[in-house]
Amino acid sequence: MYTQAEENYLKAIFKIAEKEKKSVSTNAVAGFMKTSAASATDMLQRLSEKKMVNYEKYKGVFLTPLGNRIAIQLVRKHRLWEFFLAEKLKFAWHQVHDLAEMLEHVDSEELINRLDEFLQYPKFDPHGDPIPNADGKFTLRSQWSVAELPTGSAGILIGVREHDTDFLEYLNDLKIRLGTQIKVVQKVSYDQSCRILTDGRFDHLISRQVAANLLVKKL
Amino acid sequence: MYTQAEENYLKAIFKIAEKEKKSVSTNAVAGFMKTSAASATDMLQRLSEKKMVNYEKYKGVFLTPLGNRIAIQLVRKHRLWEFFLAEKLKFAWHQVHDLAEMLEHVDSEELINRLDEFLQYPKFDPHGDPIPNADGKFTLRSQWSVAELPTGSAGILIGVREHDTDFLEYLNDLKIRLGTQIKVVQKVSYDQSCRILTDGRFDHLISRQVAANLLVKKL
DNA sequence: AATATAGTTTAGGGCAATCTAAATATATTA
DNA sequence: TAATATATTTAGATTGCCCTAAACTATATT
Repeated sequence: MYTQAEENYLKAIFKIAEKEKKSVSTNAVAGFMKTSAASATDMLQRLSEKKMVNYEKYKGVFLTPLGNRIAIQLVRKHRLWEFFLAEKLKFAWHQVHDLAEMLEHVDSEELINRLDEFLQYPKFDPHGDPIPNADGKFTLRSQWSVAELPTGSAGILIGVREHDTDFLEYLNDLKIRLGTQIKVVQKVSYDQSCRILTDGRFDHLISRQVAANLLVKKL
Repeated sequence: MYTQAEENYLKAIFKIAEKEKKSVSTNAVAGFMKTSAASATDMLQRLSEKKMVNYEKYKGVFLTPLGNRIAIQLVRKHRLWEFFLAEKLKFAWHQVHDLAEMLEHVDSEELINRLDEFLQYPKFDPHGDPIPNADGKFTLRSQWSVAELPTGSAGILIGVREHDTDFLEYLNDLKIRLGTQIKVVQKVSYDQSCRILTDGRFDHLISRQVAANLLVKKL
C-alpha cells in the first residue's frame, strides 16, 4: 500500500501536529525522524505529490484528510499490537513500542480487525493512550496530571505522557503501573517536586517532571 | 538484521533445495521469486558476499550453515504466525500464508519465543507442516499420501503437500480439514483417481493429483 | 566436433530513500 | 534596513533492489 518510510513520516507529522496545532516544519519532521532536513524535504515533497500532505516551500506541511486517515489507522495498528504484546505475550510496557513499530507496517485491514476482536476491542493501550476504532474514532476521557492535583487529593493512574524507556523502567522500579492509586501527600513549593503515596503503602518523592507525566483519573 | 529481500531469497533457496538435494540454479530461484534471472544473479552474488550462500558462476548456489540457520528461523516464524492466525484469529487455512509472509519479517527473537510460549509450543502449522523449535529442530512423523493407501484402508488427515489457495478452498468445500478421517473406497486404475469416504459420511471422487497432496496418519 | 539452444551473467539504467555540501529563503536583531 | 543567523531547498552522489538487452557459457543434438 504505502512504503514503510512514507508511513513513518506520516505518523511523525501526525504526532508533531498533535502538540502544535499549526503546520509542521521540515526541521521538526527531520528531528523527529532523526534524519537530515534534506531527506525530510525530499519525502515531504513526495508525500505532497501523493496528496497525503499539503506542502508549501519554506512553510511546512499539514496532513490532508487522506494523510490523516492513514496516520490514524497506523496509530490504531500500533496501539492494538502494543495491547496484544502486553496483554497476551506479557511484555512490559517499556518493551512494546519498538515491536509495535515493526508490526504496524503489516498491511491488512482484515488482520487488524480480527486482532481487535480477539482482544475484545480494547479502548486504551498499555500506556493509557486511546486506541482508535475501525472508523478512526478515539475514546476521550478526562485526565489530570499528578502535578495538577492539589495536596491531599488522590487518583488512579490511567496513562503516561512520556513513553521513554528509562522513564517507564523508573516507574516499574517504583511499582507504579496503570491502576496504581496515587495520593499527593506533600508538594515542595521550591521545585514543585512532590511526595506521593502509592496504593496507600509506598511513599516516594518524585520530581515535577515525573509528576507532570503521570496521568490519573481523580478519585 | 537482514533485508526482506534477502530473507525472501534465502527462504526460496531453502524451499527449492528441500525437493532437489543438489545446488539450486539461478533460474530456479528467479522462477520461484517471480523475478528476472538477472535480478536473481544479482542477489545471489550479494548473498554470497555476505556468506549466506555458496555461489559459483554458472553452477548455482547452496546455503551455508549461516544461510541455513537464517532460513530455518524464518520458517519457524512463518509457521508460528500461521498457527496464531488460524488458532487465535480464526483465519481459514487458505488465508494464513500471505499474512504470515509479512509477519515473518518482524525481527525479534524474543517476540517469536514469547509467541511460541503463548501458543503452547505447537509442533505443526495449520497445513500440517512441522514448526521448528527455537533450536531449529523439526518434529518428524510418518505420513502417507492418500494416493499411496491401498483400497479399503483409512487414515486421519495430518497435512497437505500443496498450499495453493484454490486447492485449500476446494478441500474446504469438501469439508476436508486436518483431523478428517479419510477412507479409500475405490481406485480407478485407468487414471488413479479414487473414491473416498470422509468422516464415515461423505463420499467424494478425487483425482490422483488431489490424492497425492493429502497426507494422512494410517489408522 | 560443430552448432543450436537453454541457462546465466554483465552492462547499463531506474526508482526510493538516504546522505553532504552548497545555495537560497526567511527571521531576528543591531 | 542591512547584516546576521537560522531554516529550508537543491545539487549531486550512494546503496539496495529491480529491470531489459546483449554477451557469454554450458549442454544437447546432429
